[in-house]
Amino acid sequence: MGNNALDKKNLSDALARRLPAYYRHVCIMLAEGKQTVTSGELAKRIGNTSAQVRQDFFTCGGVENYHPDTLKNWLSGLLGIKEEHHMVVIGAGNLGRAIISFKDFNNDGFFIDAVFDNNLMFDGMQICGIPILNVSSLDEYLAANKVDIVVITTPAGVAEEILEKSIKGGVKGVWNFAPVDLRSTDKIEVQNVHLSDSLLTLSFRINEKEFWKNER
Amino acid sequence: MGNNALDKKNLSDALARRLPAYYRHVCIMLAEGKQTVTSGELAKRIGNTSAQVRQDFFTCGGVENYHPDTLKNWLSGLLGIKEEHHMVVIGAGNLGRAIISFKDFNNDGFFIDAVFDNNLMFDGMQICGIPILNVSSLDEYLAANKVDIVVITTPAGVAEEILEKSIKGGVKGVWNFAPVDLRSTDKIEVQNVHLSDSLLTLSFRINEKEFWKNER
DNA sequence: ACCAAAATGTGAAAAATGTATCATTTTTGT
DNA sequence: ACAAAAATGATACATTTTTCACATTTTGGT
Repeated sequence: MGNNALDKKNLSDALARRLPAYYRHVCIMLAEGKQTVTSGELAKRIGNTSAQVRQDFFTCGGVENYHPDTLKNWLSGLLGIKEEHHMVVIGAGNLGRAIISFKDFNNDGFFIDAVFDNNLMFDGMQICGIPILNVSSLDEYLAANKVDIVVITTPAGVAEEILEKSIKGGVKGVWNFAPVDLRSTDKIEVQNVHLSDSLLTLSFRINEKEFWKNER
Repeated sequence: MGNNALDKKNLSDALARRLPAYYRHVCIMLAEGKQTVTSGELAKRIGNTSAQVRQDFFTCGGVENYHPDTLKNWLSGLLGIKEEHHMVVIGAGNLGRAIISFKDFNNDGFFIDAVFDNNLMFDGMQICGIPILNVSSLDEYLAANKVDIVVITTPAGVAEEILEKSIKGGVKGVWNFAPVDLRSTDKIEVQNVHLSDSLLTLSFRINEKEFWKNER
């Protein structure tokens, strides 16, 4: 056991969202010096049940033991973060800059190598030591450099075009912050992050709660 | 029909995430001058089936008709964005600044009134015309002003404390960007946005795909 | 080393979610 | 104005996801 992870195809989105949380909490517990991690403790921190943690691990092929190092290592393998990932950011606006200066994921082997913008004023400048290039050179750059993930922080209108260029450039994944629903294909994986949608979901839950408060 | 929305309690998370997307696309179609919206067209744009769109609308109580204005208005009611929402941002770092300058949600009636930080250097300064206050005055501010939503962009360590203050201050919702899993209670709604997790989910999907490519 | 207590792996039941169906209503074309 | 085509609302069905149950294994104390 613990070997044939990913044996089942197309693991559910819900599970794919829980895995990073497991990883995050295992890292925290490791940093806290915990000698062992139980499904119950993990569940409590994440806010679900121990049964679900075990079922998730089982679905993913099972893990040798529950020592934090083993778990972290196993989850790293699942999440594909045993090797470095190289990224470029498209769009040097506020969001792009925030992501560049957001160093949380460097620890997990994600590195941003370049930023692209269509504003000529930026040419030759840097953000946090990362060069800003003109977006007209993106194709060329992708052909010459290994880029695993493209981060889109452009306005909605050009997102699709960047996706096309990414596919042509052999990029494996797109982390999309533009407010359009880009779709994963067999050529490329897409993760859409819609901040406005997320705020509206919060608003919906607040509204739903108020509705019931006033109702009974 | 179209009246008793939210009749069923605890609508599913999946649905709660789709509603903002429906709203977004209806707004786009309205802007495009479309005279009518069909469940099929909406489905195509969002990437699901027309049956699901109809089912979702049915679950939410049904809508009078499919004219874009009617739909937009109906969805606005569900999402609770018929009145203005006032927000404060905690943390004046890169992420905080990005959110403040991110004006997308102003159109939907969300306004940021103040920013709080614990760095005394910021005192008296402004970001995009919004005053930066010291976080020590947060309690006082929440007592004196109507704040619907608190946006947390602090490090993980203080997030829980901000949540407590928010509850005491009568805030209805927390939009949390700190890498901790804050939980909704009957006092307050929480929407966690974990950027690192989202990137790891993307990495997982890429890895899963590569695994299958190499396997057969 | 033994027993008791706790935790895990796994298959099956239960619950939740999504899809298909179809009668009824609305729209479109002539 | 009428018939044909298309879309909707609501129910029934199928699938997916979560929870439960329990035999087996591991841990911890005496």
